[in-house]
Amino acid sequence: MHNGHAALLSRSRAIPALPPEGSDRHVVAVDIALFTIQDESLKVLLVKRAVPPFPGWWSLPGGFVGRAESVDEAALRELQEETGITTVYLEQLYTFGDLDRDPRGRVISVSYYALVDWERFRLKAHSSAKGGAKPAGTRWFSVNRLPTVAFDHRKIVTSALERLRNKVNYTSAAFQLLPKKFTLSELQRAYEVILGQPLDKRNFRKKMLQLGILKDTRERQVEGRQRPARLYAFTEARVIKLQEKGIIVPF
Amino acid sequence: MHNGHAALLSRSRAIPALPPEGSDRHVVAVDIALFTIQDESLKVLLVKRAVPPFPGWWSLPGGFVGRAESVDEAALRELQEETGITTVYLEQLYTFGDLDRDPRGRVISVSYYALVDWERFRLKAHSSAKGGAKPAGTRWFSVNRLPTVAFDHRKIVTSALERLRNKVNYTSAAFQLLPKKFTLSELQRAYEVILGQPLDKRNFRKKMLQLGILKDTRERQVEGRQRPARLYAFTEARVIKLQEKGIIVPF
DNA sequence: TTAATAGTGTCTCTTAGACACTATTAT
DNA sequence: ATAATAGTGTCTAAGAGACACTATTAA
Repeated sequence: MHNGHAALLSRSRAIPALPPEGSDRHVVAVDIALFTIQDESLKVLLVKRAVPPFPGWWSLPGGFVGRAESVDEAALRELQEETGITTVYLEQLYTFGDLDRDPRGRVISVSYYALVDWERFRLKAHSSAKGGAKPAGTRWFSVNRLPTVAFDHRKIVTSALERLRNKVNYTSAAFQLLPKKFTLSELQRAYEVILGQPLDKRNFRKKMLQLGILKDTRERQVEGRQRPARLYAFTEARVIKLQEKGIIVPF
Repeated sequence: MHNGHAALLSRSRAIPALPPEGSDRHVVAVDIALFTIQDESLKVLLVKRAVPPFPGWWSLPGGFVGRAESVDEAALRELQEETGITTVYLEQLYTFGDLDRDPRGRVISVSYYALVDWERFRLKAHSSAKGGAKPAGTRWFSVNRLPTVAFDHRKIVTSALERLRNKVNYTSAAFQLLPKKFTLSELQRAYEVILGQPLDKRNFRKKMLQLGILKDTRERQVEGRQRPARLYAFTEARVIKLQEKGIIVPF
């Protein structure tokens, strides 16, 4: 649509060029905080840097935005290259634009956070990760016990966590961290590790079932020598808004 | 702090250069949706484009990010150049990174929204706007009656509005649209034009006063031939969080 | 005195949150 | 039978929202 206008206008008047190479052009990077739930705790994926700056330090997966890709595409590409994962919930977080973020020079970073369920990750991860650019190592870290990380990536993780904690309160984002079928106990544990708080079992189940977004699959999950749990599925394909209560919400 | 590390590391190992000029570097712009309340309606400031692309069309104030300024600084600078305003509430919104946003070529746009009160704007505006780059015209448009705008600026305004509507529900952002001293009726009208809904007077006043964030200035505002209204002031210097109720908020 | 806005309380209903026991299965 | 987790209901208190009249001033 904009291209249509452009074509139209360019016939009558020349379109001025953008700032030329070498003047006000910038290196733009993407950095992604990928979360999952594993061993009853919320984890974020870090990669070990092989080259300076910060060689040997842990950092978020990410890289430079190329010339022929959108910023979102760059984020997906980097995630795919460094983890092999292709289908994730991905959401833009914030753009960090200070001058001294990177010791190499001025780099503007568009940060994202992403959610995967642990099972899906284990299946796909590394099966298609790029050989040549393979990082020295990738590891999940509990968000409560992060190592020292490179650049301002600590700030990005903090900001992603804050967003995630807000988001699970009024959207169905938490479901992105679970497999397609899950028990209510698993769902509750997901909320608990995200929020960092224990929740009341009866109140939790009451609220979740009231929302009408869960489908009883009629299947059971046998996990040990105890009563098997019902498996539920989320009814929506996408992350949806569950409510929007505020101080003043006359909608 | 990162500079400290950089200095340390550069002594032992060379820091690789960023992508060179002319390869994967990008033009980065800022676009700002500046809101105010005027004549009982929520307005956004648009500027008339003097040069292609989209000559004669309305667009959001904005421009390219320079080499020696942070992205936030660029947003403030553009706002100052095009409106003369220096002190506003400014918050980053979203980064639009698609390839075909601009007919001139690939431009990544970091969008912001800003809030000013009409009185402050009338005093400062244009008193210090840059002469040379002065746009053909700037005008306030009611958000309900926007003209056709250039680029994807419609999307930016929509996104800014959505953010503003959410934000006033759980923070004190709406106060940024009012002068230092205001009546409760003015505050209510601000919420009404932002939300696009009438609100109940008694419930509104009850809730606002309960929050404990308003100081009675003991002054009155005489406005016509009716009972003068109390003038209140907001007790906080900054925008604060008023509440954070969600589905599950055990904090 | 009148026009015009400021200012004020109560009641109902919904919802949040505290709280403890029974059910079902594998071993 | 026992260990281990699944699953279930009630009560209370707080808050949201509906609703209408009196107060005060300038003109």
